[in-house]
Amino acid sequence: MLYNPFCNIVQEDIMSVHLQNVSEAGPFRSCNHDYKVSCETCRLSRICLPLALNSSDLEQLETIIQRGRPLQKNELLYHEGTPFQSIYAVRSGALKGYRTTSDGREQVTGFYLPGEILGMDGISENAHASSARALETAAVCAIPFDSLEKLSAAMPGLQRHLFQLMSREITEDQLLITLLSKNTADERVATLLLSISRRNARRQLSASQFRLPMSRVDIGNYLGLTVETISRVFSRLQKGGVLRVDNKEIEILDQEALQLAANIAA
Amino acid sequence: MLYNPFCNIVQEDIMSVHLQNVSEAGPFRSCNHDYKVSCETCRLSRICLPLALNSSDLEQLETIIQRGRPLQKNELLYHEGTPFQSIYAVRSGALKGYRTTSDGREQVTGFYLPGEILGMDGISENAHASSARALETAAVCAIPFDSLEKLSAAMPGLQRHLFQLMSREITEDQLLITLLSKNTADERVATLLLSISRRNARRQLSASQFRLPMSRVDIGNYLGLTVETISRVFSRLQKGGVLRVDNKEIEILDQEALQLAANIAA
DNA sequence: AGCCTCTCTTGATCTGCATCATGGTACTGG
DNA sequence: CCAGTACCATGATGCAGATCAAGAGAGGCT
Repeated sequence: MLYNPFCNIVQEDIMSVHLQNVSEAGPFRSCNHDYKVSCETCRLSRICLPLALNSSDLEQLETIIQRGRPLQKNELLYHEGTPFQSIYAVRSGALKGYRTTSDGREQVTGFYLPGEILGMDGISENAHASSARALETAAVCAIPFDSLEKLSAAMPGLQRHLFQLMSREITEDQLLITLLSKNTADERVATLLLSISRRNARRQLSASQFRLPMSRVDIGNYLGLTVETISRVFSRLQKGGVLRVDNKEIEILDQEALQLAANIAA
Repeated sequence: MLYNPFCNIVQEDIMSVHLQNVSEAGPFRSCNHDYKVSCETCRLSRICLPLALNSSDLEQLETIIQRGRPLQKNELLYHEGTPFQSIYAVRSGALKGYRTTSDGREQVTGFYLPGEILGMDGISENAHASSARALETAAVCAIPFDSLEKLSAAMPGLQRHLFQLMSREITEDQLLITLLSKNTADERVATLLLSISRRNARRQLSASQFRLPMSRVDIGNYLGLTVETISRVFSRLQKGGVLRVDNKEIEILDQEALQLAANIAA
């Protein structure tokens, strides 16, 4: 049964829509149910969209943000072709972004952790160019883009911040391009681990001990490698005393060696 | 001798600045010399920044755009770390964007043809994250970003267009990521040729016959392959009757076969 | 013209990662 | 609690493209 995660009451009218149309059956129809979180009390506000806003501006932003029930593991947030309406901020959990190639394979283009923004690829064509799927139970805030646009025309700080967010996405994609084009399997994996470590640290979590939210398949897909190679690299790094790997649980034992293994590519 | 390409008069004060600081010695200091081009008469206006503007808005945009003498082949427009001031529109010629890895190698991240915009990666950190270099003699319009920001707060169409431009850059980078991660050498080369062909067609040039502005080295670098491989792929496609290759001069003999070779990946 | 340098082509060999194959381990649903 | 199904690890083998090597054009400078 389909229902709207932004309201945990089953909505009758959804039952009749075409199942494949995520935009109509999907998670982000506006509804009045409130999940009792606000940007002001959210401990991610320092690194998330509100970052650059004073409290009166924040109040305005608050009025347009939609919050809903968490997405379940493997649940789709949007997919390629979904009419573009909102960008999304991760409140908890993790998601992957990916696009499907013409021959049906999947290319993971990014992982999104709490405090990070996704969905901006949909702006240019008014439809999402990629898909986003929850890697684990994940709470997400939807920010309707037309409202955000109007708001940002009036709030220079917000406008600037949005430009910066998109610009950052571009530079990060370029780093990934470089990684894929120039680095060995070991360097790619090490770079990803360091990236996740850094992003954890940014939200006051341990930089040296964490649980990977994604599978080896997703890691391999993201890094342009096969699962087997990912497994081997993990084993190698573990044997070398750089990591302790227990399934998805990672401990970085030798930060410096890992940095070296990454070849400081990023 | 250093001089400002946006004014073909040598500027005294430039002589004293530090040579490595592109932002001060660089090509885009404002000056009053006019190269007698306007967006209104520019035949690229249909595909360039003015795309979404009415004529009164265009007039306003016109007032902030800086035009200068063409860049020579191999001349640098900006490089990594250059304080971010403007984004740029290509008026003629071609440029490559690239970033330098920690070990000094170069990763080409894109080619920019007439009517295309570059430099948006600088917004997030207020400094360019990549470099841009002319592949041949190239004329470029500089659009100071702070002026553009102010203008776009007042002109919703312009703001939207900027968001769209950046979003397009993101989706294009994601396509390149997919290409690098999933496709064979033949597919990558074929995809690039089709991309250039399409972009030529957009500006009313032949889609089947054109001159590549970039070297084999740059192509290989961009596609994550070696020069030798690029050469071999060109030879192979020529032997197969798909292309006629004469150095940088390309003729697409069998569009359909090329599309097939690209595996419709993009 | 003639020299030099840079770019491109083609061949021979090598190698990092893919692919194939197999077994182990950990969730998940009945 | 057990069966079924992901997910993960590790070994054996193959191959696309890198690397090494050598020459051929093409363009720029005196």
